Amino acid sequence: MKTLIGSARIAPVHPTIALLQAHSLASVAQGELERMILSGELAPGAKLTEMALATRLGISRGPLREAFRMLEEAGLLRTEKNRGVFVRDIPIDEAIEIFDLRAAMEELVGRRLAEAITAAQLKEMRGLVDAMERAVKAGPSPNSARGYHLLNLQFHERLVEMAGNRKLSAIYRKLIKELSLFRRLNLADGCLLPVSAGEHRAIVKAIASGDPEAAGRAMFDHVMESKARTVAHHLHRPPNGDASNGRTPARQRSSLPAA
Amino acid sequence: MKTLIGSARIAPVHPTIALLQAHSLASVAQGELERMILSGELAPGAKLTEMALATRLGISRGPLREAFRMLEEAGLLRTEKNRGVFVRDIPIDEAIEIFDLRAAMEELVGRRLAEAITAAQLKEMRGLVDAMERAVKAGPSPNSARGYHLLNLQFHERLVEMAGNRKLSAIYRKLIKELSLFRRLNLADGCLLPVSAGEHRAIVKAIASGDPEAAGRAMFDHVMESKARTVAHHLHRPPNGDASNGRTPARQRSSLPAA
DNA sequence: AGTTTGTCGATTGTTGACAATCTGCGCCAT
DNA sequence: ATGGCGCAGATTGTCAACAATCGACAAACT
Repeated sequence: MKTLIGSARIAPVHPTIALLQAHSLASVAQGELERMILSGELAPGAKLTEMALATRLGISRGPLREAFRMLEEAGLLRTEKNRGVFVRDIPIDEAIEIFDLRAAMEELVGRRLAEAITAAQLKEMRGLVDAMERAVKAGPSPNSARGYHLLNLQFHERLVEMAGNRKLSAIYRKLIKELSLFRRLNLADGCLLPVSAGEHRAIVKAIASGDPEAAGRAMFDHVMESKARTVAHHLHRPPNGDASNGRTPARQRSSLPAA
Repeated sequence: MKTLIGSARIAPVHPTIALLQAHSLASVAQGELERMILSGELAPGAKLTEMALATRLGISRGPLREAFRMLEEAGLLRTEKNRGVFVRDIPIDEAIEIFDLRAAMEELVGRRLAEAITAAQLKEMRGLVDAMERAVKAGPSPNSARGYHLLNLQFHERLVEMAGNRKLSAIYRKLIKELSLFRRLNLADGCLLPVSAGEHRAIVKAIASGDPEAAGRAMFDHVMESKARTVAHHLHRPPNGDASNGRTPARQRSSLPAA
């Protein structure tokens, strides 16, 4: 075998080795924290105490702080100097902005897919739509609603990935994660699920028709309708029943990176 | 003056105080590193040695590592475990993806502005277009090319900001920063500047006309044309004359966050 | 001669300790 | 009673030292 000096690293043979050589404590802490946040184990507004979390994760504060900085840049955490880091709480107006952005991005996705989608991909998407319709027909139970929600996420994520723009996919996932911190999103009104499902079928149809503009518009409109439903659902219930964690942190600043 | 106990933090009185209470060492290191990277002082591919940089910035390795993690998440740095962090080098295909994304985002901007732009804002944008045309007429000198480049950045950034979507603005800025790490971008072909300038005027005209679709299409097309010009310019010159810094790091991995 | 292995210097990953700051509570003066 | 003051306790910000890993060179072996 030739000498490897200066050449790229080869794929490691043993999986355990691979894990060790790829993950630092900071990166696993990042992953674990992200999981805890997205699963709701750490609710929006909750304060993350360095020492407590570090002990719980079995690491020291250094790597944990590095993980904090990553998640902060990812928009999942918010840091107040000398006060601590908190799970971010997405306000309604920021959620709206994210929906608008998503709409533009998914419009691009629709255009691209109408031009380039394959038969196998179409089949996959039809399968997802069918599964969603089955979940809808299963009747308005909290269980099928959750199932629909997961299928919905997967439907959109797969479409975005199929567009073949990795940057777009990365930012899309980032936005979805942030959006999951918008509390009133998770349990959508059951009675509106059929509408959403119908829009999904229309999207697939438009993509299959090969008309870029129609497909783009179908996805754009769907996201905007989804936004409208979410906003309506938000306005319906009174403002909020405060966060989970004990003390209330200082009012959240606008927190979008400035320049 | 009223007491501040327990109340939200008021805007600090003394500017120096404000800086200290808002910035941690990690955040200033982040800002300074970002400045150095975007100014080209730290070229793409360059290796950043923790100890050397920490000494140079007058801080210790801890905060510097936190800054590294932020810039890594922001897409400006790339970390190889146990090997070091490097200024990222955007490959051509990623640059193309960013252009496509920008196109979709700026299309949204165009639509919004056509509906909501004010007279004052229109005046501001016409001023920028005028300045760019003056720079073009000043003839093809490296100096006016740089001036045009800066005005161009400002033109797009202002438009994006005027759309009033802070999330969109934040991501747009992030994309522009990453794009600036695509080496062959900075000095555009002088002979094509008039074309670009013309497109800018068309954009302002379309926005002023109040037609959302026309304005959106004008901005979309402009970004795509800009992409085409950049790609052409990239293919023109032979592949590359290697990075600035000494030793060549291992081949850059695709480096887009996976799932 | 070419390959492998042992060793060394350099750099990164991690930890624990120290200093600075904030929060909460009790106390005292008005 | 009310409101300012100051003192702990706790928590964060920072640093310096320790441990682990990597890259390269040199010696030994086939």
